[in-house]
Amino acid sequence: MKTFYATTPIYYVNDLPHIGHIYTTVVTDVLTRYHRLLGEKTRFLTGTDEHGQKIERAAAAQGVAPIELANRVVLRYHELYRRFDVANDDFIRTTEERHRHGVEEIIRRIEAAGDLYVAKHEGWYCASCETFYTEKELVDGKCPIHDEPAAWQAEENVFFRLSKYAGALLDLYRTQPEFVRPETRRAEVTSFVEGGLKDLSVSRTNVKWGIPFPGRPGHVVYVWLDALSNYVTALGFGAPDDRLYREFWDNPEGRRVHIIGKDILRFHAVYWPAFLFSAGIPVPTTVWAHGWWLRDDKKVSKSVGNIVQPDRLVEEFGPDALRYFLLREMAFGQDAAFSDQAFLERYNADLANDLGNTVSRVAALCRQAFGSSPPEPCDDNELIGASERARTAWRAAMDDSAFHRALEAIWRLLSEINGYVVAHEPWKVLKEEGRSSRLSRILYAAAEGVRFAGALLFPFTPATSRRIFAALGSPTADPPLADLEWGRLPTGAPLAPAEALFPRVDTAAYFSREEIKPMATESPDATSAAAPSVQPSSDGRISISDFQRVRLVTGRILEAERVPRSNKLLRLQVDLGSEKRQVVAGIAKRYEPEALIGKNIVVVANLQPAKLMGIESNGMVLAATVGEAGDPSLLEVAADVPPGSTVK
RNA sequence: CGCGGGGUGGAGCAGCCUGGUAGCUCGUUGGGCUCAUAACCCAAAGGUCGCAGGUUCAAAUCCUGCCCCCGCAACCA
Repeated sequence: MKTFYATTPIYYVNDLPHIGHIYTTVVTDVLTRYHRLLGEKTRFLTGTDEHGQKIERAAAAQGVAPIELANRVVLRYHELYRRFDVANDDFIRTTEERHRHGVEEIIRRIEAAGDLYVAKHEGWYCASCETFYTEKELVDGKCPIHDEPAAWQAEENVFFRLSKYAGALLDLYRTQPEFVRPETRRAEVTSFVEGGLKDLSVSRTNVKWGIPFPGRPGHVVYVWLDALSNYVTALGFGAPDDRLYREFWDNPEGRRVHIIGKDILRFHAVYWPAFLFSAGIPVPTTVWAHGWWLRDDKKVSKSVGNIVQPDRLVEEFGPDALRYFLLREMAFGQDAAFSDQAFLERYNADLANDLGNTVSRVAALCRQAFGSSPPEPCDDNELIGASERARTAWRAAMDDSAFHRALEAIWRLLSEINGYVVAHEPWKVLKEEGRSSRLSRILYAAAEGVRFAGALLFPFTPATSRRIFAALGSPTADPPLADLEWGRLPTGAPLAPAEALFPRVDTAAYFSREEIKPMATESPDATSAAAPSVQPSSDGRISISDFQRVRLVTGRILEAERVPRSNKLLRLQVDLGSEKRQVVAGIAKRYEPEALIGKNIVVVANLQPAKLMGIESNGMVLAATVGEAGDPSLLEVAADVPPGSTVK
């Protein structure tokens, strides 16, 4: 039996959900809903990746167990999915028993294939980079980045014979071109594999928070081997009841699609199929790597209106508006820019004007003429051909995952409906002929066209489609495949009360509102109970005591030099009166080191130390940020001010 | 030679794989309509497709070289 299985990556719980997660998940939802609409048996999996050193450390820093940290973030994902109408069938967490069992089974099989061996991984290790270097990469025995001596370190690890599968992988890319999409990504992966594959270390000894490596006490399973396995463990691979696995994965007629961001392509298109080859498990049919949502930092400002606040947009305009925007604005596979400005333009032009207005226009005409959907159907009008053309283009685009083109096809149909209405002027017909048969047929054509568009739109905006159906007196259940045929609109059916699907927004007023500000950069700690130490009042002002927490003093620059291999950083030695401080400043683009010597400046003296390019910085020099590029302009103090003077 | 994305009417983008009259949205201008959410319909203006060479009957599209912009790596503490 033909089945369709789609997955998102499992998201790392070190991160709160952001626009990228929302996008991948919504795309997968749209794709699954599309196949369900076509009558296929579908399954949609998403979940969380909860193991690894980063989680271990983040949890320790907050004084909680790793699993507690994970639990908190998982809740956020569930919330998000509810909000966005995401209809996933399952949600897997890598800390679950079912997952651990499956991973153990995969490793058993890989081992049985003779693809695991233990070896010493040794080399020159730079502790600052946490990376091994080859002899050639070192400069005078020192780390090329940190200029620190590298130490010879040895670690015993389990290795996977990845190199053995280079040929099989290249065959896969060649014989199954759909395996990596889009095309450019396939070329990228092919050239990577052609460049040669090194065996992959698949165990770790310096991490505790993970799945214990079977038969290797003290080792845990490498996070990617752990994480990738979720796609089959969630189906019950290796479990007593593996019906789902056999139905959706080990099925020659099944399609198995991973939707991912292009940043994790290598893991999905190289490592994952190699693991599967070794374990004797079928590989996915397609790994679809989409692009990234970008923000042009230079332009993020109120006046330009290029601000990103997805949370706020959803709250204010509903999940369907954002779902539509994400799928329409990005040519699937390529990068695109995200801004509130672009969102609002599409909201008004596409959703309010084209879609919402057409629905309310046609529904109002029906109501005024008949008080119901038109009593007489019409199977002979120019919108039938238009609907069928739209459906053809829509299907071709959807099958090609070209969501933006599928939506374009729907919008072309909407425009043709508007053209049809203007051409036949039903309001005139009503005045001249009353509730004539001709009037009914005209309005039926228009209303059925709108219903048809609503059905095509269903995978993208399910809630909106239901509202469209209701407005025209059509059933609001999930549409079956038959609803993609002309003439499904019931005659004489009651209409839902009129309401605007997407009320127009005054863009200028939106951006002039005070509370609009760039999206908060939330971190997982923000979910913890600890109250922030500085509590700004509602108008954003702080108290004098808050300000006094920052110790500002004057300093005199004694030395300045460029940080090697950096294009922005200068290393400064600053005299603070009582002490000399090393401060790293990102001002190299504007200032020559020599010109800085002897300048009197202002320094934040009680800042936590930080490492930049491996160099410790104890403090921060104050500078104005100028213009769009944010060029720094140092705050200078008169020459007769002694170093160490308090600034307040 | 660190990796990647891009340069197409005023703005934002598609088209490039699989060569054949350059398309979409917004904006502008003129007209129409008054059912609808200041919406909708028709028409018009506006482009040497970054530059140079090559392949071809034919190049935005394929090949070679170059220029420019932007991310990331690894940096505005």
